[in-house]
Amino acid sequence: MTKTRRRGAELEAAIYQATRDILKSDGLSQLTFSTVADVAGTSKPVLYRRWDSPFSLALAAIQDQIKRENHGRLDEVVLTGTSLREDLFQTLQRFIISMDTFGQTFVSTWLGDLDTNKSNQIQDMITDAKKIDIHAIDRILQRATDRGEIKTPEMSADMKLMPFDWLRYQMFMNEPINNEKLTMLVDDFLMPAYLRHQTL
Amino acid sequence: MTKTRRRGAELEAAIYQATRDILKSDGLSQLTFSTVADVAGTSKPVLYRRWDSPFSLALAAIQDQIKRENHGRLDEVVLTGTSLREDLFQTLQRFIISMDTFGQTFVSTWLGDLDTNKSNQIQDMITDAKKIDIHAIDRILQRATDRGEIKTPEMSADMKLMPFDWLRYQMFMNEPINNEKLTMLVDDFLMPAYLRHQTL
DNA sequence: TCAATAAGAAACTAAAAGTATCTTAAAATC
DNA sequence: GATTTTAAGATACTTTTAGTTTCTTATTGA
Repeated sequence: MTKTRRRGAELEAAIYQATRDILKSDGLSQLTFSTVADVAGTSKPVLYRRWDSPFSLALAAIQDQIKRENHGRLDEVVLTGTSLREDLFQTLQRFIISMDTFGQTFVSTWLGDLDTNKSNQIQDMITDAKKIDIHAIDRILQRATDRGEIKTPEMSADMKLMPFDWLRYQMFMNEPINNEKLTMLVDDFLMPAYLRHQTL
Repeated sequence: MTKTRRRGAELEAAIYQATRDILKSDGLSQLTFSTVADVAGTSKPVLYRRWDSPFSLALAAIQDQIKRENHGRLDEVVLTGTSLREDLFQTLQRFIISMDTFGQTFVSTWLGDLDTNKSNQIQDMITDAKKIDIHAIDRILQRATDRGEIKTPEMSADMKLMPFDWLRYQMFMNEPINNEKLTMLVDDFLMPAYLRHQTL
């Protein structure tokens, strides 16, 4: 170890990066304070002083990356489509890009201990993500309403969330999402469902 | 420990049950040979002799339960519907029941280390499950074709798999699947998509 | 410059994972 | 039934890992 010590934000960034590297290469089950300390070039007590478990550290590292690389919120994208279909395409393509940023590792970290419901923090993260997703679709539906494509933007949350749920599942399972697949999602499922919903 | 020793299948069943109990109550991260041995009333060397890791044991215990409680394969259910819609309902309701059998714990075990792709066994399990799902929809589509509801049972695998993907995602996220939700899936997404596909 | 803070090293403890040895119950064979 | 084989189980032991403590000292702020 060099005589130069890092402190504060610089140290924290190195720790978070080391954490994410280990998550990506070895998975959550191999994430220990010992390995993080080695990779980050710090010492175990430093980690124990700041986080109460490797899992807490993993979540914090993920949230750090969300903040850093989020390309802005999904529901704040400037929509440029001239139709419901185009808006859907734009938004979902953007969603796919933001998912790629994190990769599958982080989501399995996310789900890793969801079964035991021991983490309110995870629940909060999921709830927040759903709100953003719903809001992104709300904007699209409002534009489609304004254009006269549909009668009203009113729709159940489940219907709004379906594309994101399905796309996240593809990512969980390491299923590549190409343009053909996205086209199927939009043209075969979303457009008929969203347009049909308005005729009832 | 009593003087009576279990051997073979009886011992294995006790070990698998102990494993599943621990997975359910404590999650995969707390599954150790030590705790399994305690709960199953056996000794650690017995476990080390048969499985090379707690993870391998977890998978085997899950597969054991699949065999025991599968209520038969999804694609072998006797379909009694008189329409595409009814067949879809019957099959998906049955799918939901079979998912309930395992609960969310087992799925997070399933996904736990998927990111590292270190387990061909998991990949095989997923591939098998997809084949069964596709075949279940194939039967439904064939019946609908025979009834004249649609022109042909030809359809992409992604379209056939969509309901199962979405339902599995709901389960991953501990989202309850009530009848209203299933109705939305069938009536708003599946029926329009499957029927529309035939008009092209 | 001095004081406060926290990073880092290293030793230590506790717990858990894994291994080795031996006994003996249960099953198979003669 | 007696004997042999197999594998379950007990127990001790070794290794590894997780977590804690103590101390030094680099860095920052006053």
